[in-house]
Amino acid sequence: MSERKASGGAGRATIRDVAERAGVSVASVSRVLSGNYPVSDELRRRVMKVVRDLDYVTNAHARSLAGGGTPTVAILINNITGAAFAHVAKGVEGAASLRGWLSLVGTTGDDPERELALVNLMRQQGVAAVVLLGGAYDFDEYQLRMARFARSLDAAGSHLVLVGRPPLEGDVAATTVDYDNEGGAYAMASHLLSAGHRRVLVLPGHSELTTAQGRLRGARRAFEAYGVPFDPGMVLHGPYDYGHGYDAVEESLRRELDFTAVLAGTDVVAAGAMHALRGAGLRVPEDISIVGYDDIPLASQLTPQLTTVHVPYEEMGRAALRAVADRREGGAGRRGGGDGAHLVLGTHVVVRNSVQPPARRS
Amino acid sequence: MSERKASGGAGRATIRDVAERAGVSVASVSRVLSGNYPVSDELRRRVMKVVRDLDYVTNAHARSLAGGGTPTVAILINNITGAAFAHVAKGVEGAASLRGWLSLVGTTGDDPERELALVNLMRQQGVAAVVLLGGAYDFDEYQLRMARFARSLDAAGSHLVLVGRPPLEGDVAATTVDYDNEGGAYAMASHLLSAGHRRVLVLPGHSELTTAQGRLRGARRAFEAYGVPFDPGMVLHGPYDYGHGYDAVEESLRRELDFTAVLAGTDVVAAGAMHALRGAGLRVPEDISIVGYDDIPLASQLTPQLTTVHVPYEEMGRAALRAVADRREGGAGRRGGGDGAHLVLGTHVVVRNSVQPPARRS
DNA sequence: GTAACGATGGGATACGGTTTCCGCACCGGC
DNA sequence: GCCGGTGCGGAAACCGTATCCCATCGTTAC
Repeated sequence: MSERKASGGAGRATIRDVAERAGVSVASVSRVLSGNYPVSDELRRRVMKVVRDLDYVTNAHARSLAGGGTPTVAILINNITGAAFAHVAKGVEGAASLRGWLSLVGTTGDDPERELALVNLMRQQGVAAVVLLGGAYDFDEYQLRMARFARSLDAAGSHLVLVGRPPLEGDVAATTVDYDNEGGAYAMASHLLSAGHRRVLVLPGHSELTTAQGRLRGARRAFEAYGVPFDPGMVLHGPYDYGHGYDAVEESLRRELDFTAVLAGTDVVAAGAMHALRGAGLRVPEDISIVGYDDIPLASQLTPQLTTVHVPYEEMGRAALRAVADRREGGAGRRGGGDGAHLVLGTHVVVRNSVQPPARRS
Repeated sequence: MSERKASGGAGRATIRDVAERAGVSVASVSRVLSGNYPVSDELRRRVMKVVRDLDYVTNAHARSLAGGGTPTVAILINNITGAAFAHVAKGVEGAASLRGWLSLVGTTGDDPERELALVNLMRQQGVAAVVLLGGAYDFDEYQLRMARFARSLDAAGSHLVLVGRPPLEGDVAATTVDYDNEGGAYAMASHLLSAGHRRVLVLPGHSELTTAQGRLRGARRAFEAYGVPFDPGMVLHGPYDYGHGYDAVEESLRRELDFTAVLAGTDVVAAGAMHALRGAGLRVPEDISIVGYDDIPLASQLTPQLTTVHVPYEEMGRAALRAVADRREGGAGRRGGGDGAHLVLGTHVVVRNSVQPPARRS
């Protein structure tokens, strides 16, 4: 029995305890466990028995300190609630655990300061990559800060992956996994226009959010393509939530805005909008058509089922992790910025039951 | 310049690099950074400047190896998608980061083997606690395995927390945070019964899932209390998803089962059921009433808004972390099993628009 | 004026593994 | 029978940080 520590008591068994009890050296135990060195069957058997008896597990901190260790990927998100996030996270986590990697999550709560602190924390943890989810803010200072993060992470042998937002400007060592946001909005708006709608209430989201900007741009382009004048007065900005959809429609109704369709920036916004329309005695889609964006499960669970834009969120998560893993395997010497890969996945309209040609107005 | 490593190049700066460059000892740098030892202003200034210049961050692995380090809590869940989970996770993560703790997540995908492997992995990571989310399976072997996990974790100075499932049998060192599952079901069924419904289709969930068992038990008790015979033929088991709700109702309709209300095991199941009813030309709640369970955002976004049972998921997450944190601060000497705390949070019915007295049958 | 003391900084060691470098023993070949 | 090769196990040097113990210096008290 060791005199350093009562091996049967509390606390964690060390590799030394195992070695002592098995009557072998520490090095041998390590070799048996990692299996990257030839050991005799006899030794292996003896060591493994003690490992089981003591219920020994290696200390991950010590292991990573010594060079080994399982890679970890950090997922940063403003709000862990929210179906779109969940699917990206599922993709990342799934792909990570498939390779034996770990996933850390942190929430930023829309607070840039907190985001900064978290990235730093993750850097301390020595994560293989930091995956930043969701639309970015279009402030100069924000962009600069993010670029500094990217460099900093890169210098530490880690990597920044931006998911669902446009790439950073300049020569920054960050990978971007994005979807065709504007194209989806274009297609969605075109669908509405080709059904005959001309007066459309547009709820793109917060005006500083890059996602919202892209969706608005796509919609406007579609109007131009159809030769329909785009009325800025029909655009209401606000957060991506149920309440905003509800409030925006209610206010538009109160102000007697003339519209036959609602182009919502998000399925959840669409749900809120739908509720407000119903509350005002309007039928969907008979009186007003409505479309969403994201194609989260909610979209097909509403009544009527929502026509929306499908975004391959889970696949984006997988792609993000794949990018990091490839980079880590392939490029041992290509450090130093400048190789910001940029992936763009496609989107497409999912036609369901929330759109009809506009009714003749009374 | 150091001869061990080019300090300006790639790789991570160590505390030694900082010490060297600042012309002080390693110990001093450590003290300046941790701030738990008196240092002169002059020293602090010199060190901090170099820290900024080198963009130095401490190595978390080394730090935790040496005794310090930020605690980490592991969250294990079968499926990261799913609103109920998201809220618990939000609670855990929020409370964790409030204290400066980190959150690891892993998904088990309903695979007991994977769950085992994950718990072991987390044990290696030296997490402060493992939080297991969701209903447990009512197999003996499963219970035994979980008890072994609990012991194992406890021996390593960690702790197992079970959220949303009944406590383990016997004298196991695991904390349980649960909600009044059966009571909620009782109240929900009572609501239906007091509205006059007598023939109720019950979709409790998978029969081996403890959650489903509790909900079924609560419903049955309510029927007894109202003196209404409970017909086992009206109970359809299945997974907690949209498809099951849809299929169950469709089949019941096809088999011409006589019912005026649906008691769904989950809001999502209710959504599926509602869709199937609509597809058959039935109105909700005029023809058929329907209630859910969980009170996820979806419940209030459906049309009609769903009457359901509110479960304080986020608060449960917070409570779980609080339990761990308290235990870690308070009880340095109370290790060794036997103190399985058990918290039960209340539930209540949220009345919305999906229930009406039964229509007179044709 | 000197001894005791408080405030700081430095050196050394521990934390728990991995890995390199060595040595020992055993084997076959000449 | 001696020598070189091979296979396997041990000792020790790290990995990067926190902290204990001691040295030093300037003060304060007697």
